[in-house]
Amino acid sequence: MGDMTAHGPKLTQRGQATRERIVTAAARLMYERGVAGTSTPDVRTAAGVSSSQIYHYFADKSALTMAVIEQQTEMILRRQNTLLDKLDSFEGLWAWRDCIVDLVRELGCAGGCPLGSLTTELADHDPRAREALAAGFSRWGTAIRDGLRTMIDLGRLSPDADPDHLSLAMLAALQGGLLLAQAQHTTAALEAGLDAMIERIACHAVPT
Amino acid sequence: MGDMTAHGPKLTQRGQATRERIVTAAARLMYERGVAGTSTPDVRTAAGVSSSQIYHYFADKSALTMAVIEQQTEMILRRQNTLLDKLDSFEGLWAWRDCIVDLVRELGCAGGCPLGSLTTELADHDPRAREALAAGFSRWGTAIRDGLRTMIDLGRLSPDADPDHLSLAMLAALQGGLLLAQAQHTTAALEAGLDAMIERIACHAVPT
DNA sequence: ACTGGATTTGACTATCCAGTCCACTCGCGG
DNA sequence: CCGCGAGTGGACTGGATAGTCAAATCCAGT
Repeated sequence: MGDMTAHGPKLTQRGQATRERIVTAAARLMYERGVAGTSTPDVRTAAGVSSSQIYHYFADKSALTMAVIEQQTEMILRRQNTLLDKLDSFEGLWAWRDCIVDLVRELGCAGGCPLGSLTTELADHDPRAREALAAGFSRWGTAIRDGLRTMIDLGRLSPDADPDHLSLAMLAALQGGLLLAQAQHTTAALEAGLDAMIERIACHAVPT
Repeated sequence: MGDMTAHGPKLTQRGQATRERIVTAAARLMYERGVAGTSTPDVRTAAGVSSSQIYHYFADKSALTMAVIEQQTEMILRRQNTLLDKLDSFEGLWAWRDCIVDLVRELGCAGGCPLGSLTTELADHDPRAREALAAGFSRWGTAIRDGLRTMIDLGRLSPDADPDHLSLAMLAALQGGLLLAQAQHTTAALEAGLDAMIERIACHAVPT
């Protein structure tokens, strides 16, 4: 389900490339300035296409925004793929934590989570966008949950631990930490949140 | 420090009232539609004032936004004042948790945190707004931290517990939980995040 | 009552934006 | 090599937006 864009006419290779250039440019701008702060002329210039191109590939700005949501979701999951796969041990959890903290620090604590920004701006008045964002978070949470489940299967974590509950909590700490990093220009809250959550999981650890 | 608005000329009682009406209307609209999504005509209509009134009390939209940030910070801390004061026991922590979850549920999981929304929209490109938001979060975190400190003083919590660390973590879980509630239309993540964090604190509990 | 500053009004400008339209070019299938 | 649909360029529209201005009105202190 949810293949892309429901674009009636065929797309040639060149068309596909242009479409992607538009989405990528829009994603960057919307991430930096927000959706409302990104005008179609801005996107036009950044993508190096002319005005009507955008409306040739997307019904309206809302459709473009949906494409941006999908692209950002894929980007996040692809970027974290390596680490997310290794979330089946405490070393893996800590490595994941360190990687996120380092990344945020490198970016000067700015930007926050692409999905998070889009959520605050769109969730309340664009139901379709909200669903897409929820789906994105759901996939993210599932990746974490699967790691925890594996830890239980491998006997590293007590069966008392609830992977669904804990993965949601972890995602919450991560999102909140990113938000606070943006406001306070420190990774302190992000680190505290992730640390506390991993330590909480460690409460269920099976001593080796 | 940071008294308000640096408004040169004197404000009569009537002027003060009008100014407040503008800020309140702007705060509601910016909460519902975002800052960029709120136009001055919108504010004008909602506050029942004429166009130039806004610019009589505020230098520009950015100054109005700053006033909104301050008002929202006060509002949050005032609204949670009762509960925040009782954060010095586990009963208090759980009551606070339940109250937040109930509130979010009543609001249909919409809206998120007023400070959180403003943060994602403003933090990266408006340094003064970012500082004001950071100060707001700081006051909020301090309230939580003081509760935890009291718990240590009262011997309910082990001195090993780090109130600074834990209060930041709690704030992160709260903010992230609110964000995820907005996206997923469930309080599941909010509950999971707060629960996990309180349970994490409970690890340091001193048995009675 | 009167005066001066605070307050209010509504029209006005210059800019910008989402979305449309039409003429033009490109390149693939036949 | 030709026709046709996909792709592209750029001008254009109708509406909205931030911010200004000069004139009218209110009200507190005298």
